[in-house]
Order: sequence, then C-alpha cells, then structure tokens
Amino acid sequence: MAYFEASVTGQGSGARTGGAALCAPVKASFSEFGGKTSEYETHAVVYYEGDDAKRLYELVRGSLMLYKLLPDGRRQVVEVLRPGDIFGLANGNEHDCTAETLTDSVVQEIDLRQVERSDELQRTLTKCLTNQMRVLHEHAVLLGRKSAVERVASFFMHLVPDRGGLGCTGPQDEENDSFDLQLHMTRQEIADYLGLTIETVSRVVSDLKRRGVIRVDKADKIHLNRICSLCQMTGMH
Amino acid sequence: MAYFEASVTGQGSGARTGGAALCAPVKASFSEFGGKTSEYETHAVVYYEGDDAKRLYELVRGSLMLYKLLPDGRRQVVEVLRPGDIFGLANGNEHDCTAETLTDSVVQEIDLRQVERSDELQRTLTKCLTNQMRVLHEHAVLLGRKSAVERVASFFMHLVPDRGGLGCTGPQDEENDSFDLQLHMTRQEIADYLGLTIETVSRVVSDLKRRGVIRVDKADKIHLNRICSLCQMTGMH
DNA sequence: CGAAACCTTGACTTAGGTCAACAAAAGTGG
DNA sequence: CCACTTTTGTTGACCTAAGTCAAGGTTTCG
Repeated sequence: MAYFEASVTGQGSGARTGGAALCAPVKASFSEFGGKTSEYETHAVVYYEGDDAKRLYELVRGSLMLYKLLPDGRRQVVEVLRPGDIFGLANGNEHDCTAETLTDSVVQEIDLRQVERSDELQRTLTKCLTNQMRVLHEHAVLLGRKSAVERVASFFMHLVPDRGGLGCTGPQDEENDSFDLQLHMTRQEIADYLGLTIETVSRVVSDLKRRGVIRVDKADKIHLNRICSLCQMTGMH
Repeated sequence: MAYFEASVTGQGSGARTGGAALCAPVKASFSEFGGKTSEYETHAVVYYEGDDAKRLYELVRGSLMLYKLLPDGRRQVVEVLRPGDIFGLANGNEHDCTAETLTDSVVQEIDLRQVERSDELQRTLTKCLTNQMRVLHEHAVLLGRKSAVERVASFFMHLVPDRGGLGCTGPQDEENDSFDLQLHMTRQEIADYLGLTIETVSRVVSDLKRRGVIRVDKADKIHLNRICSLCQMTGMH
C-alpha cells in the first residue's frame, strides 16, 4: 500500500475501510499497454533531473518522491507519489526533477513514443495530470501560506484515507477518531517536502505529542489520537 | 501580449526579438474547435473555487491568475497564466481555484464533454498540462526554499523572454543586458504569488533599485538594468 | 478636488532557521 | 551477540529574515 500502512486501529465502533479507495480519485494502469515492469529498492533513483526523458512511468507499488535541487544543495521535494500516479512526462525535454523511491517499489515503464500514439493513454494522462495539478495547487498554498504546525498537520491528514485530501469526507463517526500512520520518509525528507528544516519538523512533532494529539511509537510510526483536533490545525477549517 | 509588454529597449547592438517565442514551449489553440470566445476586463472572475467545472478555458489574450483562499483570508496565487495556457480542468469535480484576470483578457471556452471526445484536444491537453506541471514544480522550489530576494529576482527573470524560465538560453550578448517589464500585478498579487507580504515585496524592490539592478519607472513598470546581476540573485546560478 | 486604492518606509516582534550537543536506531563486522 | 560506526532524530540556546503594525506618500478615479 502507499506511503502509509492503513492498519486501521478500529477502537470503538466499526473499523474504517482503510486504504481501498484513497483520496486521489483517478489512477492510471498501464498494465494493458505492456511495457516493462521494474523493481527498485528503497532510495533508488529512477532518473535524475536533467536526464533525457524517454519513458513514462507508473508507480505500481510503493512510494516515490520527485525533487529538485538548487546549486547550493537546498532541496525541495515537489511531489510524493503513490500507486497509480504517473511521472516522467517532459514534452521531449529533460526531466525537471529527480525521481527517487521512498520504499521498495514496482514501476511500470512505457516508451514515450508509444504514449504519443495511444488515444486511450492520452485520456488517462489528462485525468492523472489534472489530479496531480490539484495536489500541486494545494501544496503551493501549504508552502506559501501555512505555518509549520499547519504544514505538519496537513501532511499527516493527507495520509489518512478520505481525509485531508481532495475527497475529504469530513469528520467521520465520533467514535473512531484515531489512526495509525506509517511514514515512509525520514524527517529530512518530510522537511524538504514541507519547506521546513529537520529541526522544525522534529519540534512540531514533539509538540503535537506533548499536546496529546499524536503518539509517536517509532520515528516513522505515528498514531493519531484525535484526527479531528489534528484536522483543526491544518489551517483549512 | 502576456503579462509584460516586451517593449525591447534595444540599447546597444541588435534589438531582442521580444516576446514572439516565449518560454513556455507548448501552447494550445482551441480556435479550430469552435467554442465560445469571451472578453473579460481587468479583475474579472471567470469562475470561483468551488464552482462546478463545466468548461475548459484557453487564455487567448491578456493575463490571468489562479488562486486559492484559506478560510481566514490568506491567499495563495498558484499560477499566473499567459496566452496559450489552459485552465478549468477538474475531472468532474469542482474548480479547485478561483480564476481572475489580471488584465483585460480574451478567453476561449469549450464544453468539457466536447473535450472528452476529441483525441486531438486530449493530446494538446497532455502537452499543456505537462508544461504547467513543470512550472508548478519550479514554483514549489521558490515557495519552499528561496529567500525573499531570490523570489523577486526569479519572478522578474521569468518575465524576460528566453530567460529565467524553462527554455532559458543563458546570458545573451553582453551589450544588451537590459529589459523593460510591464508587471500587470499589484504588489499584493505579487506577494500572494511569491508567498511573501506586500511590505517585503516593496522592500526588496526598493533594495534592488538602491543597488542599481533595476529602475522603477512606475510601480508596475520596471526596467532591468543588469539582467545578468538579477539572474545571479535567483538562487539558480 | 477629494476619496479610495495602492505603495513605501520605519520600528518592533516573532516564527522558524542555525549551530551545537547529545540520544537513539540501524547497520557492520568480528 | 556484542562493540562500533553511521545515520537519524531530539532538544536547547541563540539569531535573523521576514512578518506585523503604523504612519505617511502616491496614484488613480469619480
């Protein structure tokens, strides 16, 4: 499963469905178009910023980030992808980002010339890109206008199925207000995604812990005690 | 012309071509698909965030911004569009942004159902979206990792044809290192685009003026004295 | 001409960055 | 399985870039 393990805690009433229909509504599937399937292990680079774009990729399993570097080493993670997301499109130019896995991943590749030919693929692409665009818009708000706490809260909320993201269904049953997240990112990766420093991320997480909103079981295993409180901290309510 | 008037100053040797082939390589053109052409005046809203998406739009003439608001009024301008750019795609959902003109504009509209049918349109769309995505990626770096000066310098550089943006050709002839920009945005709009406050934008502009890098003829009419110096300040060199 | 909108500048505050020390995991090799 | 190094995360003290607040200057427009 993507990015987090939807191991629903299900204390209280009915257990959450956990993961099946996640936030991003449209997902690609290249399987029918053949192409090569590759496996990558954690922190493997699929391509570097500046490489010639020759293939279109679909993330089939695992989790992957796209990032850009400034010459002095500052990094911005611009997208975090989950299964069904596509990447690598470049209109005949070089890749504008580096693509690096966050977990062991399975990636499906298709030659870009083939993509150019298939009407069906074009249609799928439009849908996927439209969605990714929306995510990027929302992330621009986060980067441009949100405080550190709001950024971290938003980040966590996006990892809860049907919450935080585009298809957010609002507060669920009052009983089941908790959730287990498995982050597949280091503090540094989270910081580079949220436009913060590693120290600030760490401090905010400690603070949320102190306030009882979350419980940190391991650095990358976080239990949300009160989803609704967290949601209030995203700046969006 | 988009967003700035490419009134080349052409002091020194040969005049710059000014504007014809701007940075963004792929441009749409819906004219052949019919659809309605509408004119909007400055600061007109084409649609609001939350409206049902029914049409796809192409900006034919003028300049337009897409922005999102947080409930407390904070605003983030997520895209600034120029002629040939498309907007309004939403995969059957509501619009995720408000679309508001920055200048008097001409917009071509096509029903989304028609878009769904046309293979040719889908192909154009993929190209356009891919480009817009790259711009969004770069903007994420700006918002997440750049200082105020770097943001303003990057913003100005993007308004110089063939510089700053994707198809940047690097330093041109040494002789012609100046350029006239016509911003079609208020300080507030620029601030909301760059993730800064109006005061910070104002201060940075004053500072660039003091340092002789730019000359401010009118608040929205800025002459770049030394494009290369400005380019050095973008954080990308 | 007067009002409204927009821009600039200064004085002060603060959120988040930097630097540094240490703690806790996670590999690695004997 | 246990030292030992490396990587990753946490916390504190301090600093600074950019935000806030406030006053005044310019432009624009009715």
